[in-house]
Amino acid sequence: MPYSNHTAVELFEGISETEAQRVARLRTERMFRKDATIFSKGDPSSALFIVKTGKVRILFVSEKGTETIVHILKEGAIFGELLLSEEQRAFTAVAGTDALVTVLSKGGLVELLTAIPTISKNFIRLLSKRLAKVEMYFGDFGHTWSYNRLKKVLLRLCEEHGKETPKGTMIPLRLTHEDLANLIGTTRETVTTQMIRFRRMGLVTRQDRFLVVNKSRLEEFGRS
Amino acid sequence: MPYSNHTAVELFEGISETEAQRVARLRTERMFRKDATIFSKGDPSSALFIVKTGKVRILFVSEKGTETIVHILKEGAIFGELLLSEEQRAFTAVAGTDALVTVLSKGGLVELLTAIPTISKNFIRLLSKRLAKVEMYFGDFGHTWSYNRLKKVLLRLCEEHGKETPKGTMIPLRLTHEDLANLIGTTRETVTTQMIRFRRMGLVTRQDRFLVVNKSRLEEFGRS
DNA sequence: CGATCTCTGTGAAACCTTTCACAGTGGGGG
DNA sequence: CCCCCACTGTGAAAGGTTTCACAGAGATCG
Repeated sequence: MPYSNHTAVELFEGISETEAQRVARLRTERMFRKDATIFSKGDPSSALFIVKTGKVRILFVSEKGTETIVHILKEGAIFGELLLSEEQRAFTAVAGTDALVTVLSKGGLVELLTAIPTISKNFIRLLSKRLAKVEMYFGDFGHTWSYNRLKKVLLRLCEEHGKETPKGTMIPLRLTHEDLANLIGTTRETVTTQMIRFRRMGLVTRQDRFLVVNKSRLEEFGRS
Repeated sequence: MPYSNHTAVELFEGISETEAQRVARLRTERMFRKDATIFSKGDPSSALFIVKTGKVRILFVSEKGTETIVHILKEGAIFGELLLSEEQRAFTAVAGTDALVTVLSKGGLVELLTAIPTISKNFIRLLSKRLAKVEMYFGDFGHTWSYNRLKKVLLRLCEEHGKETPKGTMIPLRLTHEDLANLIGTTRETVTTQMIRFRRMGLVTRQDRFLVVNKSRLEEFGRS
């Protein structure tokens, strides 16, 4: 069975049918239950993963145990992609929901990169994009109050996961205030306070258990 | 003239003499005076650069004009490497000292990547490493007071640029307090205050115009 | 060698965040 | 269905940061 269009991520864009079959032979699939650990900091880096369904969180755990959520990934996203440069995982990956994941062993990846130049090129583009994105977040992130960081994270989550609805952009993730705090590096209480403020100002609302963001008004917030 | 060992960066590791000659034909060199702009946010991404001598700063300028220093690069470092994924520069690169820079056009890079698999592989490893590093900084950076971020940046600068001396690790960069503030996302005054504290505690001293860090004591700082 | 410009040092007031403590709330599991 | 637990909401005190304002120290350049 060739690599179906549905999960065809950037990495395998533009390859031939034959090549796709080769890819298909090398990959396997694994299911993870919500909150299951996919890999932990310190594990040997032995495979690359692609999210097929569900959400996956990439965490960084500091020496003192504070957690920072570095990414929340959805279908199509690649992770554990640093295996060519690292011996051991520097991050932890956790299933944020039940998640189906495609696994490609290190050996398999190397084989594909060597045999199929298109994949090699795609991989470079993918890493470049990712790097640009992370550096941009990084650069855009200091210098401000928590509510500014909160604003930025919410807008970023809209970009990455948002679904447009009549009432605004819904973020289909079950995010607790603590999660948000771990995304922006502050405490749960601060997030609570600021979210209440955002809510009172009509920048965000709730729909079921999800956040709905009024993007344009949120973007406007803080421009004095 | 083959690519000399001295500037042989990761990207060209392990290539043959013939290949090196091909590389040499494609690259050129440019000199930039201190504070000269190498490229600006919004410029078309048309080339990749390698620092040959001197220091180069990669900046991110926010909408409101606040600057964040994302990297300070030294000899051997590659920058502007995102040209395969971006149309326009997302960052600004400025010569931090007089700097000699090797330039490789986008076309040249693509040619090399296609023709020389070793370079392609090296490029992937390089991007991976960079990505890992940035994500780690990012993950390790929130969640704390400015003095903790200052501590981390100083240690990181020691890693990247430090020269061991009898008195400690010297950071051979002319860093103003404002530079440090732009590295950790705070104000100049806060950096002044904290640096004075660090100095009083014997964690850092001055040597000529440079900082000298007592790494072990600085690392110990804040572990209560 | 001054004049000037940049960088560092300081302080006060306003503001924000953390920390600790505890009260409500709501959903999920037994 | 009810209890429990996780999550949200709130407040006070302590501490950190920003902002503004200004003084002094140091470098640089005619």
